[in-house]
Amino acid sequence: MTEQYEPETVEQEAREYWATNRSFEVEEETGREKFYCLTMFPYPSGQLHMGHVRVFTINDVIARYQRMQGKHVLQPMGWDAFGMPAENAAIQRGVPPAKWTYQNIDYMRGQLQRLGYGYDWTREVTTCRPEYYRWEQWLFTKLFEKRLVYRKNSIVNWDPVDQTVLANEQVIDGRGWRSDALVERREIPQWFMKITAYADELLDNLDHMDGWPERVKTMQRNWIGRSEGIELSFDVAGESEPLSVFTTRPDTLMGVTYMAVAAEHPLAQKAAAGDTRLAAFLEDCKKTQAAEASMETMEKKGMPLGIDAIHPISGDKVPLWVANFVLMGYGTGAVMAVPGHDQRDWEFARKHGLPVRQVIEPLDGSEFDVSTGPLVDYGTVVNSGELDGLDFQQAFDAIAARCEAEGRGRRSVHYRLRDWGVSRQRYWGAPIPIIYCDDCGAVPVPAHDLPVILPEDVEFSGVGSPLKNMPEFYETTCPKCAAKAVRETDTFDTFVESSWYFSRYTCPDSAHAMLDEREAYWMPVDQYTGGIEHAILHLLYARFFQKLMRDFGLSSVDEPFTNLLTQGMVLKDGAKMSKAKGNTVDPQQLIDGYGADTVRLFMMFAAPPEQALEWSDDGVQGAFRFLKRFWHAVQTHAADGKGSWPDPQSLTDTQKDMRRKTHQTIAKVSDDIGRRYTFNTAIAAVMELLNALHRFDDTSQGGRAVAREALEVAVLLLAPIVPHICHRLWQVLGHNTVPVDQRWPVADSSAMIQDVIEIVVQVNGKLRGRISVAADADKELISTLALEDENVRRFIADKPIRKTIVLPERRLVNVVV
RNA sequence: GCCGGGAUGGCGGAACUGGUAGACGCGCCGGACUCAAAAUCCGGUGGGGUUAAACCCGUGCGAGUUCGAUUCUCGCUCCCGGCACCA
Repeated sequence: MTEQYEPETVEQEAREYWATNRSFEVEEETGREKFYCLTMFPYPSGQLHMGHVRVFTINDVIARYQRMQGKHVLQPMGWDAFGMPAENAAIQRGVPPAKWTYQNIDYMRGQLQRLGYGYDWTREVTTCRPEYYRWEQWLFTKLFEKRLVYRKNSIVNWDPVDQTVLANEQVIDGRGWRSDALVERREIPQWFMKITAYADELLDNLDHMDGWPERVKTMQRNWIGRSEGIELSFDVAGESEPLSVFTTRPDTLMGVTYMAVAAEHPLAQKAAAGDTRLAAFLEDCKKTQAAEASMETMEKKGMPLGIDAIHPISGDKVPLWVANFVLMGYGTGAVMAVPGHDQRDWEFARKHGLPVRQVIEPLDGSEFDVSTGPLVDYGTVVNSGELDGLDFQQAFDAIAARCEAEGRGRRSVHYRLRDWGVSRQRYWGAPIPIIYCDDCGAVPVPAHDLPVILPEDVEFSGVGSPLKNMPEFYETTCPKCAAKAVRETDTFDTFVESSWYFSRYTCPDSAHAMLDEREAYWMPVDQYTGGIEHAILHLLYARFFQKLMRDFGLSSVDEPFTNLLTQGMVLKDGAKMSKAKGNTVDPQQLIDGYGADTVRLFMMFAAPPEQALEWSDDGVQGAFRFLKRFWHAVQTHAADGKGSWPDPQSLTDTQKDMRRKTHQTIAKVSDDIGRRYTFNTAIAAVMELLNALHRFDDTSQGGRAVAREALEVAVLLLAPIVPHICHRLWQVLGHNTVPVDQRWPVADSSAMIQDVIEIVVQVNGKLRGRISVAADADKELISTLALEDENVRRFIADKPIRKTIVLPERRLVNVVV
């Protein structure tokens, strides 16, 4: 009788070994190749969900595989600990956010340990601790000095009942998600980080980031939204100031038939002063702009301002309109309208009876009628005087040169990307280290006064930020003039913490600097794994911070994440698992029932990592069943005694076949895990190996040696995925070492050589027969044998053979008749 | 609307460079063990066809390139994700 597979004891034993031996704690070792393997750190919401288990397992498999490759692997873990759920819990349950957060962290840390992830817990980072956030406060004050942060008024969603600012997602049908109060748009001063100063580098580097998925790069490119054009000014009759517009299509300049400005534009505001209908229209625009979702389909509304601009080339009068499709926040808040060659301008012109002029014709010279719709594509300039006949680029250059010469415009680049507003009118976040003095204005907190500590013992009423009711927090003195002053009570957006935590893992205990020399050893992150939902914001902000830290001399790394893997969602019944849908599966119950290895195995086997994973209770059963068979196979083999290592010289053909399968599996699994990240096919390959071994059933001395090799290989190949069971089975096979310290097996090419190969024979591309030939048979012999096959001959019959394609390396012959 | 990804058995998925479609797992069917059930083990499992084979059909739809197409090209349909009045 062999021992039963009892995951609980097996897993506990492995965990204790790793903990006692500090298996995953690493120090810098200059000269040794490092591998920094990281997942996006979790928010400590209370307990792990399946999405966590999936992403952490993927990363752990990669980390353990790289370790067995001989790399010096760092895999840390930490907590994105600031955020709104802690405040909600405080309001609902009366627990202070800090306490709630730390309790959750303790529980979830235990869950992560139970899952067997190989983390270096000595490097744990918790972002709500002052020793962490003090450094982003410090960096902020440095950015202040370099004018990379600034304060300006901007509009927020204000909940008048809860006295708080709401994120867009918290506004439901124009009402606060909790208070149900009508949300107001308020303009309040907020701090911004100048990410736009790095827009070009953030965009250009993407071209060289080969380790990132194409779709993430595309999303970032679109988000940054660089467009090249010309900023030029139109004189306005009766105004001293000209009207400046940005256009990417200066080649259509002679097609301008009107101009349009945003409702908030000064010219519109001015014109509305003496016109109540216009004023009412502007008010209307402001309201409707809140509902941004329907922008695209929104009717093109507008009113004439009764003012004319002067066309800079023709000198014609061009009427000025206010239009709801012009955005104050992009470009100059005003556009030159070319209805003949722009969709929106065309629709607007149609609606309001404005003229449409054609100034571009298709490149092939074909007829185009702009009265039926705009010609938006690039073409040849027509009806434009001396510009006629030019293509897009020539016309662009000609207009740019002329505007620059006349001092009425210049080439310019605009971005869709906006500066990053980091102020949050929230309690549970890192305080923004600024002091407001009546005389000195906004003054950064000096380095020796940092950190500005967030008080953790607070009363939560649910209305407004508690900091605003804490004079002991906000009453202070000006660092410059020592006069009475008040502290900023806003806190940082939590994306600030997650923008640099990956660097802090390299030196989490550094008390005298944000980062120290250890950063240079570990950074950049070699493998970063996380959800696609962070494709834009987190990954863009983190890249931005990396450049800031580089430019402050804290790092020499340009890009923080060399390879990025974005894992798919975990679905059940075709929908994403979520509490709201009530279709969640609690990982803890599964771990308790089957053990961590079964959960890990199922997660990795059910789908490739980037794809959505459909949850299946039966699939979990199947994973458990496989582990039991695996356990049983090793135990029975070991129970029969130790046995020797195979001697290649004295093996029978079936033993050679078995041994070939073993080494083919090594090659396949190495490629699947190391290069392709297709863990599902890697597992399938090991399953095949064990199935083959089961059929092999050879108890001779040579047979046992071959079987033993196969089992040892299987244990090592599965060790990254199901580390606990492999830890034990490695001992069962008689080793006094442990898999985490073993080197990854290497496929023996001599074992993979085949004396006889099977070749498939096709007739006209359809499979008609198989032949066995010596591996070194020449094409002629293969061809002859193929044509002798009975079934092949039946299909050739008396038809003449036109061609015979013989591909020994593909193991294929195709006879064309 | 634009950009990106996808569609393969009853289900999850495999086929990596154009070369044996459906690996591996789940489910299902049959059998063994059992008083019985569970667990476990053995066999089968794309559709049609055959005693068995041969064979025919088959990778969303329609064309094309090729000796050969799930894979490449063109045109559609549907699904998923992102962006969306960006001048």
